[in-house]
Amino acid sequence: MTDPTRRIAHLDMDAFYASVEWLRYPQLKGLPMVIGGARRVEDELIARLNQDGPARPDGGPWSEAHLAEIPVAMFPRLADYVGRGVITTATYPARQFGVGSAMGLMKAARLCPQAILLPVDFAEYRRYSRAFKAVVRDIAPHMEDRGVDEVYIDFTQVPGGQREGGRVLARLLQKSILDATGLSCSIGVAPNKLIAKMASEFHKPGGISVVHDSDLQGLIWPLACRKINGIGPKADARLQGHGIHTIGELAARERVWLVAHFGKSYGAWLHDAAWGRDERPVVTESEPVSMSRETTFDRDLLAARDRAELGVIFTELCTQVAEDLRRKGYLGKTIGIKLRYDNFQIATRDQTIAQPTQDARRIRQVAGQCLKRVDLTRRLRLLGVRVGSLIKADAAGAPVAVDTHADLPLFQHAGVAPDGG
DNA sequence: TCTGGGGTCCTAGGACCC
DNA sequence: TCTGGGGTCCTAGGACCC
Repeated sequence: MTDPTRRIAHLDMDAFYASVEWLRYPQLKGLPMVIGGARRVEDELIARLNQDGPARPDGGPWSEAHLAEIPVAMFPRLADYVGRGVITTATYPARQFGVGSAMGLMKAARLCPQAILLPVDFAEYRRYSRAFKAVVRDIAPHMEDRGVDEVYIDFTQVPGGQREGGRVLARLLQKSILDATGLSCSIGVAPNKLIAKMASEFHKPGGISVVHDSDLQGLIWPLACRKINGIGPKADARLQGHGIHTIGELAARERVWLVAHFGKSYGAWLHDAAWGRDERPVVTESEPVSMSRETTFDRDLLAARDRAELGVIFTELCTQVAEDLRRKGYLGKTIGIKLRYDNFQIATRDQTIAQPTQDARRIRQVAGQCLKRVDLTRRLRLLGVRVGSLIKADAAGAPVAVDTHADLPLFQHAGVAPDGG
């Protein structure tokens, strides 16, 4: 029997990356803009302004303090971009030209060359992410982190969480986040995570949607199956192949039929999801399962021809993963590699070792063994290194200094991590 | 020059043990 | 000689999500 008072919220920041950029560069609001690629632009902009840009009104030099005054004409355009990057996000005026998330920047440049191109500034987005989550936790501590710009919150036991089905608390959260960060969000409140996630999209931006079990038929069933968190492009295509386009059409199928066509586990889940059933709790804490680093090369590489270059990249990836493990305080014993060939086919190999490690040289050694088990005669597009089967360093009895200031540069030490040896 | 990076979870087969 | 389970760990691939 499910708790009839259960109230779960999904909070989704509105156009998060673009909105954070608009806090720095309000002059870009309303313009076609794309965020992607990797270069910082502030320094370049300031240098160019001081060299041959317009003078500042007070006659002083341009600096970080004057970002909001930089003329729009000075910003880099999509047309100037060269490389393999993809669009992380595009503003609505840019989308009208047909550009959108995950599109290659080169292709986007053909569609909308005049769009302003800003690099992805994860450090800045993480700062705002921490800020809005701190506000949420302060008001409603039962919060589940779902990435940089969204969270689930269990309203059930929060004082006031039941008022107007959760709408009152949702309004308080929106106002508090806006006051603290200047950013807006949308919130869906429902009997469970599955419905709350869909509901948060109903009235974007700045919306609050309160959904009850009785709204299933009217509000949920008309939606496309793809709106369900967990039905991706592949499953959707298969459902469409069976003439199932909406959640209502999915709900109309017999459970046994879904199990027969989609497997015992996924088929049963599809049936539950279509009927709005979801008992998953809001999980406030979780341990990481793996850590990885990967990179797409500027051009395809061949092991035989580009050995030295690949070796440098490989070592760098191992060093970065080791550094991530050390900084966050974990050891791992399953070490693996990932390749993407020029045809986008992916190959992975991994190996489990007896003694968990966080040592870059040990990781490189084991990952190097893995590399010998894949086809290296083909053109390579991407190389990745992964460490899984993690345990906490303190649980492993290893002396460890956890540095929570993830964004600061850290000193490299020459010592060997205790990996048994 | 189409197609990034960092994750989680599931499946399925094989090894190995009882 | 042939025939069984169950359980766990390891490995490779794939779907999906942010």
